[in-house]
Amino acid sequence: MLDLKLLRTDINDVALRLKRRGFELDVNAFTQMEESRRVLQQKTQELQAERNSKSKSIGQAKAKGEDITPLLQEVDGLSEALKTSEQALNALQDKLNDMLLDIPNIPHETVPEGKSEEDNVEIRRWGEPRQFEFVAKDHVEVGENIGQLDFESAAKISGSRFMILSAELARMHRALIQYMLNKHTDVNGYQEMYVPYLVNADSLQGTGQLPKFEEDLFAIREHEGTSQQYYLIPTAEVPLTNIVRDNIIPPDQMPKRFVAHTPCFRSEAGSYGRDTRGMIRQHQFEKVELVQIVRPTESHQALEALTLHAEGILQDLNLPYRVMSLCAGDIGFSACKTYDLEVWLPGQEKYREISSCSNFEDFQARRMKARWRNPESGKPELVHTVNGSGLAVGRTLVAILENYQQADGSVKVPEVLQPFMGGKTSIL
RNA sequence: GGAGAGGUGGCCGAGCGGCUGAAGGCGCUCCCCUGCUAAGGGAGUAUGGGGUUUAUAGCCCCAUCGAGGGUUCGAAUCCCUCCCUCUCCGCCA
Repeated sequence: MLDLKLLRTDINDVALRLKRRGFELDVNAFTQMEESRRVLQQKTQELQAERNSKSKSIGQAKAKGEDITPLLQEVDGLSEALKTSEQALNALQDKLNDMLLDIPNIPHETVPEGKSEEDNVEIRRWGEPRQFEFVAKDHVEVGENIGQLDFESAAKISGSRFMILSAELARMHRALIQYMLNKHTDVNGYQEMYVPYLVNADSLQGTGQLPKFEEDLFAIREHEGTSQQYYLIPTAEVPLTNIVRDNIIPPDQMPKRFVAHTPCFRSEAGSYGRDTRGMIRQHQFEKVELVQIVRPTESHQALEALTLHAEGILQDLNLPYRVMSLCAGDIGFSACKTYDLEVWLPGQEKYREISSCSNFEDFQARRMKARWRNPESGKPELVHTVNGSGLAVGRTLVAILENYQQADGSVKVPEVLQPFMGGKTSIL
């Protein structure tokens, strides 16, 4: 959510900066609503003040034993007018709030100009794609050839966009999770967290998935006799970031760095034709997520650091990748700036997204009322939130299958994973 | 699943229809006193919003006692719904 004050004072500039990401802010609608809100609020508060003072004098008169009938007559009708005014104000405020919740974050000035994926800018590249002495297969073929990747059974059990891993491949999947968690906790200074996979609507609104992107989520059916609606998390960002919702964090507890491994569930409603083959785009996948809650002055530095933490995993696995700075038209709704990490996939001869690292500045914090006490002012101020995948586990497994495949159909086990796989160096 | 007790400021805790945005205590900040430490005395200490102001400070006003409705001239206090916590019984990985 954007700062209401900023919208009030500088709406044209905000509109201009939002235009960079292709969002048309309805300046007139906003200005008009905001103006009538102001007028209505003043009127309502006047009525409230009148009611309060009249009620007080009724109380005082009553205490002295005086006749209160004339006072009651004075107050007659006031409560009716107040109710009408309050209802109108609430309705308008809700409308204004709905509009505010649908406005995306303002792209940072360092975010490149552009409309789509095509305009993203490569920042750096690491590793040389391997030269194959045979035609590289894609991960589906590699996995199915060793008999440890099964989409057919998964489709029978659940449907499309699910998979079953078995034997060494299932173990390697688990090894990746262990390796990532260990590295981020032991080396990079994150605190490991275990978090809920079902969350409420408030949490999703806090991080920005709701109200706008409900169709991307899996919702649990409502149970009788309760008003509680649960959603399956689309990313651990939701529970991890919402840990600090409605909190005022003491300065000595800043920054907070969280890491968690969770499954993620996405309906993939808008991507029917895309990546239907393989495990690139699944309804259910595992991810190790990094989240930092930082002082406002430190968030951009934190984004750089966090991106390097995610890159470190790719380097440890010796997987070639590049870092892309997403252009204004391609960054996510809540993000102010985003780096995508794209890993080289020999089967597709393409770089594909394996991690997305973003700085949200105070956009999520404002929705969540997540604040810290700034010792300089003594006042609670909004924190900044930063997060990124470190990494998407399924896609990492894809990258390993394709980059580590051998001519005989076997797959080498990356060195750093071998201790987690009983010393095994190759799977067949 | 059954029975009960609760949710109040940074924390503990009183209040159960008007003078309570909230007693008292702890913590914290500042000041005084004391050779240092300890102890003591005094003052202050929620958040959001509207108005005033060039702006801050200040001042005035409004809202907030788990959330949302209702009763009432007036609700932390009464009623309803929901959420959460705790205790006992049952069931269970």
